[in-house]
Amino acid sequence: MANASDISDRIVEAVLAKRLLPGARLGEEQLASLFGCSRTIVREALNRLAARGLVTVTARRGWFLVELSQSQANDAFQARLVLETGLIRSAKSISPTALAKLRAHVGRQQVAISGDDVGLRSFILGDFHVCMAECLGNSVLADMLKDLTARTSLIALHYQSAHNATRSCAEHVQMVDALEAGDLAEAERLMCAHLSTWQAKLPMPVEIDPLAQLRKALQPEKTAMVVD
Amino acid sequence: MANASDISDRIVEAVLAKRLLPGARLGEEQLASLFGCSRTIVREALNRLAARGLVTVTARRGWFLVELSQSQANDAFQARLVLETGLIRSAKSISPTALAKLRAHVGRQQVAISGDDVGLRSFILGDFHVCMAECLGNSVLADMLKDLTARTSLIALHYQSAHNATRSCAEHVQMVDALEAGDLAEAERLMCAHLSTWQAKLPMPVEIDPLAQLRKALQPEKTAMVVD
DNA sequence: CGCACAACCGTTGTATACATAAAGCATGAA
DNA sequence: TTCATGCTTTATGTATACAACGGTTGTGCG
Repeated sequence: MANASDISDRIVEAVLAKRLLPGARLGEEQLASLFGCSRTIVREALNRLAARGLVTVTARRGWFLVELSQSQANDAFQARLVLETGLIRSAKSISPTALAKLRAHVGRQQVAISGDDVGLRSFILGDFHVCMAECLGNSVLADMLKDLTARTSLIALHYQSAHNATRSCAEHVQMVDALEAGDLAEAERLMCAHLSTWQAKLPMPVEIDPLAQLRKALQPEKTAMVVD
Repeated sequence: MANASDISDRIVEAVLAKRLLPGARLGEEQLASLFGCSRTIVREALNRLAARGLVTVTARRGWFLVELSQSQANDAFQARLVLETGLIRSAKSISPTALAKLRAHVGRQQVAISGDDVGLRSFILGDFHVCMAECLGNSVLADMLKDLTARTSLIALHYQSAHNATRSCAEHVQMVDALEAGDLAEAERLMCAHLSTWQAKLPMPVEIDPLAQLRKALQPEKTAMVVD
């Protein structure tokens, strides 16, 4: 029997590990039976997640993981950029303890990349940013970033290859190096480049036309007309 | 009969207008009878506010508006600094419509300062920052800032004089001027100075004495002793 | 007079029953 | 065949009953 925090934590974990995708349905009754508690507890968890911008409820239809529009996805990445670079900029110093923690985290990332658990890999790579925020000492910004990483992980990026993971981790190492050298400006620059890489992968053209996707799919096939 | 959003909105409003102070008790039953609904709805509202960091619940004791420690207060102000300067920095341009909205808002601030409603004054001055965030176009950062302004307004600053309000508003005007001139760097600098002013007022003597409030309230009334 | 203990009271914690509305399905007529 | 209409199903929305725990207050003993 679980409490609301357990449930919401598990859902967030699943999101970060890409075991739950945007738009996934979260039925109250299903969760209740899954966690062995009543709908009351489930609703408490879902309400809290809703306040954090991770799920939405449509009346008498159900609870669903949010599906961010392109502009919302852009805003979310931009927000991460602002938060994480600001976090570094406003950091005064970084303790040896925190550095050790970051080094250990990077080690775990490398282990995860070697392994074949794609979910774990996604989770760990994302968690590095939260870990860094916590190490930089502002718990308020760290909490906000925690929600934001979950939200950005709800943006369906098309490819999450091992190559990208390796590159991400290498960039994480560079950041920790810069922090250790006390070069906060360099760390900030690296973070900016790191996040911009991801943001650049977002589908850029803003589709105003709601029929665009359908229209594109149903347009006459020129080749077919020629061939046939 | 109200729904959960109404209740939480009203609570946030009251916080922003300083009608509810840090540590204020929010009894489920009281709110339920006040809003003419059952505890279920009230709990939904309170749970959402808890996820946003505005209230806390201690088991079987009650719900209370958060009381931020000094370091938490510092973190919250630092977070605002990061968010609001980042918001300006990442803004590409500002539309004439948005500028008009900001100008109108400044006008309302001046009206509120002239009036004698201290709550309205606090509310409006704080709301300017949210309005600005919305005008700068990133809804994610704007939402985060909305919560953050509520949290920072839960920090009991000792003086909120008309003089400070006038100065704040003047600084708001300067910021809008800079935005209109397209000088985002200047706007960012002004915002940084503006927020730093408030933050500088923070490190007030930490009250270790838990009886301080009661002691102050119950101290003998000198005038009464003289008159009687 | 002081302290320990016990009963009470008030508050939140949780489950459950029932209300309600939307979506899907079947049925019927045009 | 197609569309409209009403029923059924299934989900969430809301209220309420009761449980459980902590603080407070009252009481009796040392």
